[in-house]
Amino acid sequence: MKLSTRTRYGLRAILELALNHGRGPLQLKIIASNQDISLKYLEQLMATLKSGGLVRSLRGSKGGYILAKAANQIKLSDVFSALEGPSAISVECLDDNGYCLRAADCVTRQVWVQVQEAVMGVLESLTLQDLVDRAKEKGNLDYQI
Amino acid sequence: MKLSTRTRYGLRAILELALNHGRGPLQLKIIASNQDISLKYLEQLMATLKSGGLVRSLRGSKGGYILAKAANQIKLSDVFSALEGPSAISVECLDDNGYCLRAADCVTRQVWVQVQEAVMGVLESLTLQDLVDRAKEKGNLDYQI
DNA sequence: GTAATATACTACTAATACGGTAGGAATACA
DNA sequence: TGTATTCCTACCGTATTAGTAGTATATTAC
Repeated sequence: MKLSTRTRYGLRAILELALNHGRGPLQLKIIASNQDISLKYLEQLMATLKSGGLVRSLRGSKGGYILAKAANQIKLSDVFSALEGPSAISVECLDDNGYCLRAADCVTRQVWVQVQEAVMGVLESLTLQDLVDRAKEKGNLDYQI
Repeated sequence: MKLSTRTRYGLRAILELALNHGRGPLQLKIIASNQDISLKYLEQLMATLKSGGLVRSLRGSKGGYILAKAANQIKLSDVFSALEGPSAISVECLDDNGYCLRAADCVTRQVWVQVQEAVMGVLESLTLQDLVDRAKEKGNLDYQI
């Protein structure tokens, strides 16, 4: 069960936007450089976050990306779902009722339900603002400098 | 973040052994047939569980597999680790200290730590015996019939 | 209106992991 | 000796991941 770099990079990128909040759009090349991610790859990740309604873009010179909502309105589960897909652990019988006839009685399925809920519980309990606060506590105020 | 069929099949297989406890060795062909898993693939999964010390094998005619310990001594985290690897979500900076210099201050890393702990928390709280009990409650006493 | 800058879109690609299949060797029982 | 079973190792096709590449389009600055 591997967490994709997609999701790890994506979270770091959107966190940069949150840290930059109020200073206008942030360009991907800045994020790419700070986070040491390929610009072209980052473009794709941000496109995903944009279509998920989490960020907004401004094209052209002096353009860039900003958060689409306040940082405390963006749960990590939203970021995760946009990047990783709706299901935290991707087990077919969890998402597709009717995939397995024995689902109702299946005790192993029940385990995966518990695992999935545990993961989502953590991610739903945290917002980008929580991460901003934690970063500030650590004096990690501004990646851009 | 996808849970592999390896782990899902493996858990179902070892649960069969737990349900069969006290009746002598259970052959893989029985499990393969009950669970609709390729025998050859199952052989590999069981080899993994065996090298993890969770099951024991008896070769030759009338051979098969049995649990290496009592069902209440086998935590699901043991099964999971044997099949899926030691790290629940496989994030390099979690396992390899020194992988990233900023690890100590990294707030996104901290998120993945929380997620990992949540997953392991669930799996460590359950043993095979718990699943046996649940299966019995559901009247799912014996897959072999 | 032109140049520079930035995102948008689409296609391609290399590497890896997943989910098996296959064949035969070794062991145990009858 | 024959049959049943695990054991071991190699192979293989497919899908996914993690990018790279090129061009189009929009916006600002001058």
